[in-house]
Order: sequence, then C-alpha cells, then structure tokens
Amino acid sequence: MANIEQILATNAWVAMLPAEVAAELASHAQLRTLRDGELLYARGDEANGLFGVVSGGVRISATSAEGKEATVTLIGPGEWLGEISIFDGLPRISDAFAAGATELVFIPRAAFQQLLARRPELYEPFVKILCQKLRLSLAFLADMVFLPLSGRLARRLLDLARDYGEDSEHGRRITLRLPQDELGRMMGVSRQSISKELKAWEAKGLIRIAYGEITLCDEDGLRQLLE
Amino acid sequence: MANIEQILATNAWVAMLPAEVAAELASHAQLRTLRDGELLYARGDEANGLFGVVSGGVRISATSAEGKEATVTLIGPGEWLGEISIFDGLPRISDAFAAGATELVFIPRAAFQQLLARRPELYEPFVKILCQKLRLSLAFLADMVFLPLSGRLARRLLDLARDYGEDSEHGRRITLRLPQDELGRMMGVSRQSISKELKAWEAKGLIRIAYGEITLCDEDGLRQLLE
DNA sequence: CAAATACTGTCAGTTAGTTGACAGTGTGCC
DNA sequence: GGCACACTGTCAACTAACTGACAGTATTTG
Repeated sequence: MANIEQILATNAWVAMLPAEVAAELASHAQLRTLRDGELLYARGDEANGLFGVVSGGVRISATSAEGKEATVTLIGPGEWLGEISIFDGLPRISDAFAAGATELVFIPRAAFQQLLARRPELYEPFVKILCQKLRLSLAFLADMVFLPLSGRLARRLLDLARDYGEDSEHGRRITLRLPQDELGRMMGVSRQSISKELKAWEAKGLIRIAYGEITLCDEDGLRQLLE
Repeated sequence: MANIEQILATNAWVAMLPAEVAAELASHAQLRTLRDGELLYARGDEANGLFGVVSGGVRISATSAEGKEATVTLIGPGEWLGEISIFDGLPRISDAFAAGATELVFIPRAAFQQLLARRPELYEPFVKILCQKLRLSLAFLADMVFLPLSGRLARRLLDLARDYGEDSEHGRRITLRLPQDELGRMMGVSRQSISKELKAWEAKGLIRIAYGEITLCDEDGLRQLLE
C-alpha cells in the first residue's frame, strides 16, 4: 500500500492535491499489470473505474463498422485514462489496449465517486485533465481539416519525439515501436501513404528510418511543414 | 435580476443544482445581446467568463493559417460555451460568433471561480458538460476517419434536424439558415461537394432543397448512410 | 541454422474531393 | 419594378490518397 502511495505521489496531477486527500486516493487504488496488446476495456463497457499509467502505455482506439481500426491517442506514464465514463457514468466510448507490458493504478468508480463527494478538491486536477484532452482533440480536429497529411504526420512525429524520445547520435529517436501501419492508423491513412511521405523526408535528410523506428534529424525542418 | 434567475432556472444543467446555489449563480450573471455575426471572442483571447445561450446561437469556428474557416459546432439555446478556458485559465482555443441575433447570460470568470470554491456542487453539471463535449468531439473524429462525406453529412443533417428542426408538410425542416457553403465549412469540404451530395439525395427523395433551407423527407433513408 | 513473421518500398489503376469558372435562380431592398 | 447580392448547379482539369499486388529486407522463433 505504501508502494501505491509513493507511485501516486510522483504523478503531477496528484501532487496538486492536499496530502491527506492524496493518501485517501491511494488507499482505494490497486495495481494492475497487462501484457502487450491486452484489452483493458472495450467500447460500450460499463465504467468500472479510472486508470493511471505507471509504466508502459495504453493505446486508445476506435473500430469502424467494417472492422478498420484507428488509434486515437497513446497514454503514457504519469497520464490518466477513463475519466470521461467515471464522471458521466456512461459506457466507454473507445477501446483501450496495452501498448507493451504495462503497469497501471486502478481506482474503482464507486470509491472515486465517494471520495469526490467528500473531497471536492479532487475535481480540480481531473477537470484540468478533461480540459486538456478537449483542447487536444479540438486541435487535432482542426489539423484534420486544414493540414495535408504531411503536416499532420510531422506534428505527430514531433509530439511523439517529445513524449517518447531520447537524444541519439543522429537526432531525437522515438523509443516507441512504431511500424508504419501503426502510424497509418494514428493518422487515419493507409500504410503506403505513410511510407511515401517518410521516404521523401528521409531523402531530404529530415529523418532516418529503421525497422519499426524513426529518428528525427531536423526538427525545425519538420516544424516548417506545419506552416 | 429576478429575470436572469428565471432564465437560468429553465436551463437543464442549472436545474440540477440546489436552489440557493442556482440563486447565487444568477446573482453574478449578466445579460448580453449580440447582432448576427458579431464576434463574442477570438482564439487566443484571455478567458473572461462563461456564456449560456438564451436565444439565437453561437457558431464556434477555427481559422487556418491561410484564412480558411471551419465551423466546429453550433451552440444553441440552453447550452453553455467557454467552459474550457474558465476551468484551466488558458486562452480561448476557438473563435465564437453570433449566429443570428443572440441573447446570452454571462458569468465572469472570477465570480465563477469563487463560487466554485465555495460551492463544489457546481462542478458536477459543468463536468458533465465537458464530458459530453469530449464524447462528441471523439465521435466526430472517428467519423472523419471512417465515414465518407455522405455519411458524415447525413449524420450532421440528422443532428441539426433534431436540435433545430420543426415538422412540416414534407418532413422535418431544419429551421436554421443553412447555405451550402456553411455546410461545407462544418464538414471541412468544399461547397461543390455538398451541392453534389445533396442533389443526389434530392433525386432519391431523401431530402428537399430550397434557398438556404433543407427538409429531411426520409430520415431512416439518411440513417442507412451511416451503415 | 532455417523458416516464419513483420516490416518497408513501389507500382498501376481507381476514386473522392479540390479549385476555378461561369451560368442561372431566389430574396430582399430602394 | 429592378438592382444587388446571396445562393445553387455544373463542368473540366487536377491532385491526394486508396486498394491490391508483389518484391525485398529485417527480425524473431523453433
């Protein structure tokens, strides 16, 4: 239990809370682990609780009527997921899968709700998270309409490099396993379109492509593609 | 002042609140009116407060680097706008214009924040509104990726007919002024594409087209376009 | 080690949607 | 009534992205 409290304390959002509220939150939290690709929840599931990523990651995705998949976003260490259904009580809107071996903290809905009623300070950080996600999704919508694939892809790679990158010999390397068909699912385009775009950038020296791996050599050059 | 309290009381979200909290909210609210097309706020503005639509409507839109406009959503009577910036304190992310002559209630940010601290019951309805908007925007994103224009347009017309429709001789008429170039801005496509699609539907008897006005004759037929 | 699997590159043919142009029609206003 | 303006319909030329196919390379597994 002390373990969970320490884990939660490292979270930027929880750190905003008064110590005793954080402790109370920790007392209801459980640890969960998932193997790569394991389903955490599916669209339409009842809201069972709130998850915080400790290590690994969670891929949030949607599935079309014909079975095509689109990756909406990746949730990394220190981030939360599942808040929407917790607050409004409606079913999950997306699917969530582990991206790599993943550790999570889980806070059951009932415990969270009771805590929320007793400790309204809890609203503040989680409302900020909701706002952040709303801003991100509106920005993404605007990009969908205004930017061609090249711009959207450049933005996504820059974001991934910031959140999941490490500096290497030739530039910032994205440490995620990132096959081009997964990038296609993130951007809502075909694998072939991604391949063509990346290949053109490699020829210009903007990036380096390896097997399931991308390194950004010229981040400013990529930023110019956003206009 | 009693006037504003009555107006607020008709709002579904405010009705969820204890009477004295609603009264306190009303005591800080002001009435504002806008002419058609008038700017309420612009992207990048400081968050000055929260708005509730009493009559008329507000068009939330985004502008690209090249000056193209996209309509993100319409906010109608009984709905709120501007919550994101109120909760997180960051600048406005979109532009907001009056769609037709519009009456609003305005709650200044400072008053709302103080009230929120004193009356945490206020969080509940507004968090639900945030959740609803997040769900809508995720659903719209999924449609963008999965559905062709025909499906997205059918969905939008059905939604508009539900929110702004009246039953008429030939079916459900959308009472908004709805020129095809505005529909194009809503869907992120050109006016010509909208015209072509609507014309094809009219030929099949699904809709009737008039000057700035659309009537849905066969809503089930339109729903089939969503698969 | 070989075999299986995962990933990348590329091509040809097709399609959905774009822009720009222009004609025609409906509405509101002096 | 007639003019200005807003809105609709349609065309041709173009482009981005799709699908399906196939070859080639890297990595993992038995």
